[in-house]
Amino acid sequence: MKYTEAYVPPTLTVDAVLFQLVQNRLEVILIERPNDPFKGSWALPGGYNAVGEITLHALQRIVSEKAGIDLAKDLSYVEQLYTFDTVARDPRGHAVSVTYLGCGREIKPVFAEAKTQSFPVAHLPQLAYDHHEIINYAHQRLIAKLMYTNAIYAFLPGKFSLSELQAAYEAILGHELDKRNFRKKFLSLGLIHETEEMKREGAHRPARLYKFNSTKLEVLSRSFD
Amino acid sequence: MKYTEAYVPPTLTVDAVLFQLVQNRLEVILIERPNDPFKGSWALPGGYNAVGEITLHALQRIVSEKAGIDLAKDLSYVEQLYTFDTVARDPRGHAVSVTYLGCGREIKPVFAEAKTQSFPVAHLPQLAYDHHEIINYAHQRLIAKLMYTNAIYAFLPGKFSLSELQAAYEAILGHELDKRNFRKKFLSLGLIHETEEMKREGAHRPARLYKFNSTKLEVLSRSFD
DNA sequence: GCAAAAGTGTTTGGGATACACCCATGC
DNA sequence: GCATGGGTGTATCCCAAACACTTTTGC
Repeated sequence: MKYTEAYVPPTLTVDAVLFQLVQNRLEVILIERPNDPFKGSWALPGGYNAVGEITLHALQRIVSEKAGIDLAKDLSYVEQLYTFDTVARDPRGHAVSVTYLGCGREIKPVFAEAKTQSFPVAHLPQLAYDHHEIINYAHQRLIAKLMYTNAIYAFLPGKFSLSELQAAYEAILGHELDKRNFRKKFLSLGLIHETEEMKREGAHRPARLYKFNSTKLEVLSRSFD
Repeated sequence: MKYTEAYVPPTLTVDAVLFQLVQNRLEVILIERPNDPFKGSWALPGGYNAVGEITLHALQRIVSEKAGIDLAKDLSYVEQLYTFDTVARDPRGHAVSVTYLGCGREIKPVFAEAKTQSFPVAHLPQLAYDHHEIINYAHQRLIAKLMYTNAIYAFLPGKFSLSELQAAYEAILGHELDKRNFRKKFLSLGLIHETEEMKREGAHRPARLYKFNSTKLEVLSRSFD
C-alpha cells in the first residue's frame, strides 16, 4: 500500500434500521431530518463515524443523541447489515454508510434531538437518501433470519403466549400460519419452556405463558417454515 | 447531522477473500506484504478506498494492480462480506475495511506488484492484520451460502461431471456425501441439465457432462444437505 | 481380467401439511 | 348461553438417510 498522492477517504456514516412490533405490525424507527439535505423528510437514525470510533459505538452514540434510544437496553438484538457506498447516495458528497439491523419491543424515544416516530414497514413515508432501499434490504434479511434462527425472541416480552408468538411470526413474514402445525413444530424445536403463569384478558380461556430458554441468537437445527 | 468540531473520518480500505478449488482443496489467494507493517507476512489482497470510488471498484483496481487478477473475468461470483472496523486492526491507525467474498476457478495472477499465491484454507500461513478472522468469516458464509443457493457453480467449469460437482461440495463443506442421494437430490433441484458430451480420462467408464441452467446466484426451493 | 470411477433403486423413518372441534373464561 | 380466543390429534405425503452392486472403460 503506497501513497502516490494525498489520500482522502470518503465520509463514514452509520445508520440503524430498528424494527419493532406494534400491535402486530412490523414498524421501523425514523427521525425527521431537521436540516438539509432532505430537510423535513423522514430518515433512518444515523450520523458520522469519526476516526477512532468503531461503527457500533458510533451507532449507539448517535441513536441515543438523535432518537433517545439506548441500543444496549432498548434493543434485544443488533447485527451489522450491509455497507452502502454509492457515490451519489449523499448529495453533499461521497459518504459510505455501515448499516445495522436491530430488533426490539416497545421502543420509546425518551429524549430526542430529532422528532422520532415509528412507522409501519408496509406504509413508509417518503424517505431521505437511499433509506428505502436500506429498509427493504433489512426486512429481507430479517425474514431470512427468522427462518433459521431464534431471532423472534427479540420482538417478544420475557413471557408470552403461543398465540403471541405465532402472531409475531405472521406479522413479520406477512402471511398466516396453521395454528396446530405451528405449535407442534415450535415446541419440538426446544427453544422455549412453559411457565406456571397464565395470561388472562378478555372473555375467553387464559393462555399459558412461555419463556425462551436463551435470549441469544441461536441457529436452529431444522429451519423454520 | 452537525459539525461541532472538525470531522476526520477513518481510513477506508477494501479486502478480498478470493476462494477457488485447486485439486479438490479449497484455497484462498494471498499476497506477500512488500512493506511494513507486517512486511513479509501473507495478507488478503486489499488497499485504500479514496473518496469518490465505490468499494467494489476500488477492489477491482487493487486486486488487478497487486495480484494481477481481473475480478470481472476471473471471478464467477463476488459479494460484499462484512465491514471490519476495530480501531486496533491496523497498527498505523484506524482503518475500516469493507471486505468481499469471491469465488472462481483456476485463478492465476498474470501480472503482479506483489508476490501472489493460493493457499489451502486448511493450512494457512501466519497472516497480517485480522485477516485470519476475515477468512474464517468468509468460509462460514460460503458454507452457509452453498446450502441454500446454487453458488457452487462459481467453482466449476462450464461443463462438469456429477462426480466433480459432488467433490466440489465435499471439499468446501469438509465432509463426504452419499453418491446416490447426492445425485438424486441435486438433479431434482433442476439447476443443471445434461449435455451430449462425455468426459473420458483414465481407465474407467466415461462421465456424462452437465451444465448449469443459470450462472447467476439463485436461491434454492429446498435447502441443500 | 482387473483396476478404477460412473452410474443406478429401494426401503424406512420423520417431519411437513392439511384439516375441525372442544375448552375455559367474562359478561 | 354466547362470544372469544386457547388448546388439541390424526392421516397423508414427500423428502432425507441408509445402503451395494453393475457398467464401461484402458491397460
